[in-house]
Formats: sequence, structure tokens, C-alpha cells
Amino acid sequence: MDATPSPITDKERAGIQSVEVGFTLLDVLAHAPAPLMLRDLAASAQMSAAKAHRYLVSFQRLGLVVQDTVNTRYELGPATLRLGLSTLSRLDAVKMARERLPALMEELGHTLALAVWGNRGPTIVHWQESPLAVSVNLRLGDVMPLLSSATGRCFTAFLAPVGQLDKLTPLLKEELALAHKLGRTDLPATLAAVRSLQTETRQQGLGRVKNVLLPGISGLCAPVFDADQHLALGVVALGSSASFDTALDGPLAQALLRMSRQLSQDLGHSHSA
Amino acid sequence: MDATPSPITDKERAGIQSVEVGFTLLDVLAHAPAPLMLRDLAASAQMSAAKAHRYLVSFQRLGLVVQDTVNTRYELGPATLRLGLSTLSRLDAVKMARERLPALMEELGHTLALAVWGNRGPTIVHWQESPLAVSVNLRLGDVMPLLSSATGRCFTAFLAPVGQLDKLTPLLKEELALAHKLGRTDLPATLAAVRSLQTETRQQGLGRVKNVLLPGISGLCAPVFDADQHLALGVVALGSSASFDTALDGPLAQALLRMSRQLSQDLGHSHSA
DNA sequence: GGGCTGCATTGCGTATTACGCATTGTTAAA
DNA sequence: TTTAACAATGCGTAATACGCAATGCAGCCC
Repeated sequence: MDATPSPITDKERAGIQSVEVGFTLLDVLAHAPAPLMLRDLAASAQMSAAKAHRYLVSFQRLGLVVQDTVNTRYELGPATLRLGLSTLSRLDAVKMARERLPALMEELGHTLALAVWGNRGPTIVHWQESPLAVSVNLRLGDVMPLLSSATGRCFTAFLAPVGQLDKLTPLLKEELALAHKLGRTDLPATLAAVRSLQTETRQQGLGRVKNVLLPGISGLCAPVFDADQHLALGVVALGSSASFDTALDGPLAQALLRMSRQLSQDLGHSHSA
Repeated sequence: MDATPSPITDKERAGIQSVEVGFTLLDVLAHAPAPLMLRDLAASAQMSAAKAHRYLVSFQRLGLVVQDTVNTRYELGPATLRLGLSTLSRLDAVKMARERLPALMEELGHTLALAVWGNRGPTIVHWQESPLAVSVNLRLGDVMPLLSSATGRCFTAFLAPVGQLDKLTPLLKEELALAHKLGRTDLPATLAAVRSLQTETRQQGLGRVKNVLLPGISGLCAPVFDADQHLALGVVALGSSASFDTALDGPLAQALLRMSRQLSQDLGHSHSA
């Protein structure tokens, strides 16, 4: 049925070619800035107009595509919205991340964790300990400090890209006061210094700490965003500073970023921001 | 290719059968409450497991479906989310409302959200948290209950003035059963009581709730209609019952109504109904 | 108005492809 | 280990999707 003779025999798993062919049309429509004429739609999907038309007839029957009655242009239909909202309502960032952590831990050989924003700050909700790792004294439900932990720095920087950082401020002031009382010189002392730490963290793309929260321990935390640009969770890696590479272009940081970006994308986060 | 000999020749427009066959699988997944085994998924779509499997292989390649790596169950994948969000972002109602939300939040000082009707009920598609607000545990994609949330009451009352309430009824019955099981006395217990709640909500002009869904939390939800008299979305406001004025003639309710009416008008809604 | 152009849409025939059936692979229970 | 339940995959055939070309259907210019 396919025009392409396909001389190379695919040894992939057997699927349904028509389904995959048809999807390219939906994909084109999803990326198009405006409704498309059959001609252009077919061209963008690299198929003949006649071919595309048959698919579009079926898509219309299913409500996946609608055709403007006056100028006959095609665009995505209400059925795509149903599918998407159904997926959205089921999406659980933590669950998705949890499934992917074992593979990442295997690859990196360091202890990993997941944190979400709770009432009192970033809270550890999942924990995947590496067999090789030094035992870090962390427990499920622990709230990480904003200034002295990689996780906290990640949330401090990325929590609200828009500007509603105000629920952060009281917590920050508390921590500043505490840091001052303890005479810590390795932490920001003023709100201005915090701002500068935030900027730095944003530029780095992840929260980073070396021997700050705990002596001899380093950590990294990469942000995961949802479709609405909200910070959904942080993916954390920790380990002994001796064996833990905190370089931004090192394999560890890059792997964390890769994971967090993929998660964000699967949560519907558009690449815009 | 089809098992059904289809003795009756369709004189419909020529489409692609495989596309329509395959979609039933996606549709089943969209309506299923949880990931499905191949066996059940195939049965629900009324096809053989072997047949369904081929389609699912292709859907997986496209990211429309993902398979749980451990128990091999199938569910909708990230590609459906991208399609849906693409459609959503093109919806005029959502686009316009989203743009006007920040100003309204500034004015009211409460957390705001937008909800549209999805398969499982009113679904949160956007939210804007107020800095002052108590952090309400609201997530993108959350489906609001019909009886106990302001959003749900709004959709229950205004969803279909015309009469296509049939997709509402099964969901309502489910919730009635659940409310009964939990022994809730603050919720309608019968369909008749629901009708009366609908009437009350219509008279009020918006959905209203005080300490029902969550103790200490109040909410309001105003309906926005499109040019076809259909409920396009709900504009939601939430806050701590202590500081949240639920009075119908209070500034909060009036501001919400003003916003929703203006939106409806800008969408071409005629004031007839 | 009549021809002209740029679209979308639809028969027709072929060979590509999807389907059922039966087999094999794989994981979980007994 | 055996049993069982389910998922995944060759194989052959018949149904179907594709290219091509013809037909409709607008708007446009002469």
C-alpha cells in the first residue's frame, strides 16, 4: 500500500504503517502556527495531497481534526484535547521520575532523590540509594534548607520564574537569620546575595553544593517543569565530594540535566522558557 | 485486512480504516481509569489481542502510548499531551482568559485558575498562585469533583443549557454513590437534590463552595460561554475561608462575574440565554 | 459570460499491508 | 519443576491503501 518500495527490510517490531503515516499529519498540525491548506499540509508531511486527504477524512470522523467550513483549512480537533486532558489528569511527575531513577542511578553510581515543594520548603519524597554510596543521613519527608542545599538552591532559583517568589521570602529571611546566628561565611548573608545566588543557579541550570550542608558531601539538583511553567520537582544527586563530580559540563551534571529536560518535555513543558 | 467482511458497503467518503480502528484503542485508554492490560484493552476495543498489539507497537513508536516497563500495561503517552496542549493553546477562550488572569489576581489577591471540560470532568488547565495565598494543593490536570467543588458546581449547572447533560449524569451518579459511602451530609444525596443545586447555582451565576472540598478553603467559579452558548471554561478563585469573601454581591464574586461576562462577550456570546 | 487557474475530492486497479491463527517467549504462581 | 496466563511474533491470504488521472468547485482575468 505504501508508495515507498522500502528496499531495506525493517527488522523492527511489526506495527501498523498507516497509523505512523497518519500521525505525521497530526504532528504537522500541532506544530503549525495556523490552520493549513491540504496542499501545504501534505507537503509538510511529505506525501501527496490525495494520500493526505484520505487520512484527514478519517481524522475528521474521529474529531482529531476539524476543517474550517468556509476556507477548508485543517486544524486539530476536540478529540486531541480530550486525549491530552486525559493524559494530563493522570500525569504524575513524581511517578514518572521514580520509574526512571533506577536506570539513572545505575548509570551514575550515586544516590538520587526527588524533591517537591511543600509548605515548609523543598521536601524529599523519594529516595534511591546507591550501593556504592556513602550513607547520607537523609530521610523521606525531610525538608531541605534553601540556601545550604543543592535542592534548596534549585527551588530558590526556579520555583517561580514569573515572579511570585513572595512565599519564598519569609523562609529565606528565616534562613538568613539562622545563618547569621551560626556565623556561616559560606552562605549568602543578605537578600541581595541571595538574588545573586539565584541568578547564578539559573545560569548553571541546576542547584549545586560542595561541602556546604554536610562536610564531605556534594550535591546537584536539576529542575523539572510542567506544562504551565511551574516547577514540578527537583531531581537530586548526592555523593562523597571525593568521587562526586560537580563540574557543570561533567557527565554527572549533564546526565541530570538530560533527565530533567526529558521529564519536563514529557510533562508537556514547551521549550519556550 | 479487516476481519469483518462488512457486507454493507459504506458509501461514506473514503478514509483510512486503520486509522479509525486504531483510534478506538486510544479512546478506550482515554476513558479507562487506570492503565490496561493488552487483553482487556483489546476486549474493550472489540478486537483480538494480536491486532491490538500491532497498533500499540506503532502508537508506542509515536509516543501516543507508553507501556509500563514492569507490568506491561498500556496508557496514553506524552505525544497525546502535546497534541492536546497544542489544541488548548489555540482555543481562544483559554488564550484570552490566560492573558487577563494576572491583572485579576493582582486586583483580588487570591489564587486563580482556569478549568475546561475533559473526559473525567472539569480539568484545571492553568493556575496562577497568589503570593499572599495559603498554598492550595492544586496541580495542572487535576479533575475537580462535580458536587463538592465550586468549579464542579459551575460545570454541573452551566455545562449544557441545551440539554446534552447525558455525559454529566454518569459522573454525577458516581459522585453521589461516593458521597453516600462517605456519609457526607453537606452534599446532595439524590439526583433531585442535584437538580436543586443546579438551579441555585444558575441563579447565583457562579459555583460557590465554603469548607466543602477542603476544610478552611472557599472557592468561586464563574462560567464563560462561547458564541455557540457552550460552556467554554470556568474562571476559578480560591482562598482561605478566613479572608475569602463568598458573598454574591461582594467584590470578589462581582469581579469574577465581570471577568467571565466580558470574556463571554469577547468570544461572541450573545446575551440571549 | 467563457475560458483559465488553483484548489479539493473521488474512481480505478494493483501490490502492499493488515489480519487471524497458531507458535513461541516470558514472567508469575503452585 | 510444572503450570498457567499473558504478551509477542511468523506465515499466508485477502482486504486495503496508494498513485494516477479524472472530476468538482471556487474565484479571476480577459
